[in-house]
Amino acid sequence: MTAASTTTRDQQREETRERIVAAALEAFAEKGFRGASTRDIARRAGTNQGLITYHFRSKDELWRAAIDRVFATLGTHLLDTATAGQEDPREALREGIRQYVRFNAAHPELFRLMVDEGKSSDERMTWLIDTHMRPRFEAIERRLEADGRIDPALLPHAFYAMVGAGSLIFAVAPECRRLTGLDPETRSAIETHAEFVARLLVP
Amino acid sequence: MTAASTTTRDQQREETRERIVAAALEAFAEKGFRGASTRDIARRAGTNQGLITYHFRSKDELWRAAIDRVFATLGTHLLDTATAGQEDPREALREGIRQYVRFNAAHPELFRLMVDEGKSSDERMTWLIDTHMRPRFEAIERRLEADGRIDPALLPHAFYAMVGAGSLIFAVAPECRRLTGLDPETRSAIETHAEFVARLLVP
DNA sequence: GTCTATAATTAGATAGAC
DNA sequence: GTCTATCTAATTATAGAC
Repeated sequence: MTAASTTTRDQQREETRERIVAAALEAFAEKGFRGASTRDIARRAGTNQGLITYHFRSKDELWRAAIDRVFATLGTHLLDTATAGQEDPREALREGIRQYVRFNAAHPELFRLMVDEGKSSDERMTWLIDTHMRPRFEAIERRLEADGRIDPALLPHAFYAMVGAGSLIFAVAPECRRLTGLDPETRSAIETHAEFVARLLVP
Repeated sequence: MTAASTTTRDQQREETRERIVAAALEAFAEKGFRGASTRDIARRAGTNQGLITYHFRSKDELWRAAIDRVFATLGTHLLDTATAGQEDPREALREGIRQYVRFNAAHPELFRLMVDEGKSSDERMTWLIDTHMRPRFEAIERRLEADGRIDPALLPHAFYAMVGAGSLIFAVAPECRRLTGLDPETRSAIETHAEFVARLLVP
């Protein structure tokens, strides 16, 4: 086996894994962990069910790969849009919130998965928190405590208020369209919501 | 068959249906529509699976009965706590929000079911909106438009911000406990959150 | 690395005993 | 009205051909 063919095979491996993970993210967010079937995921990825257990040992491990992926996307999104050198700390905070809202508009999966898992204390939930959520929560905690502008006891309330206010409308976009007539996925609706939530939390 | 025995049978019928609906609400909120099994629901209700299809034709119809139940509970809760004769309209609005938050603390199922259904445009979602959500949304709409204190174009944003901010922390209570150390189900946490969200939306 | 075939469970819905 | 037994279909995970 030549080096070239090895590379090609590795590339194909990664491409296939990537397709499956993307399809899994979509399916898990849409139907929940139990509701999504590996057959449906395979179909969405344009492959077969057997290949999923080849690349990922189990449905559980595939779910973890999907979560890893969405948090990696969140990380790069927030890094790319970080406002360095913003003078007004309140405006810097607002812009951080706006960017978080924009991310939720582009990736409603994150919130859906969070709600799907956060309600029961199983092993997936503890893994999700310990691996991905705690580091982010503590970063926010440190930032706000350094500012000294919020009572630390209120931080959990502010955190879940921000996440809920900034994500729900996109997570239930089909419902929002039918209920209110507003399509939250349009550019103007996203910007309006980002500004609304940013001003809500940092008046 | 005597009138007395008929009454007893009807009572038992209603009791059984009620037990099943309560168990279904619990299971659907915990695991989602697809994730919850009728066998599990029967077990929670202390009965068997066959009885579910006897009282409710299908899993779908059982789900509708569960939704009817939680919205009925919301209705009586908001009626019972309605603040008649509050002079300051802003304070009346705040108190309405506080009561909504308190309801979510006591019944996190409503939000979980909303998120579970709102993401896909299937028949259950349209039924949920048309039957239960639109009347409530329009009532809020009329109330706020009469006040004339909010731009009607912002109403959907304010609505979903309020629902998200006021519900999420209770809907993912196990997660909140592990992530932040705060137990959102304690009386003091509920009151803190109610006040936080009320002041957020009506400063 | 990819696919088909299949084993072992579990699902919702039905039939029939009591 | 309640329960057990069962049918059909779908699920995850595995085995083995290519």
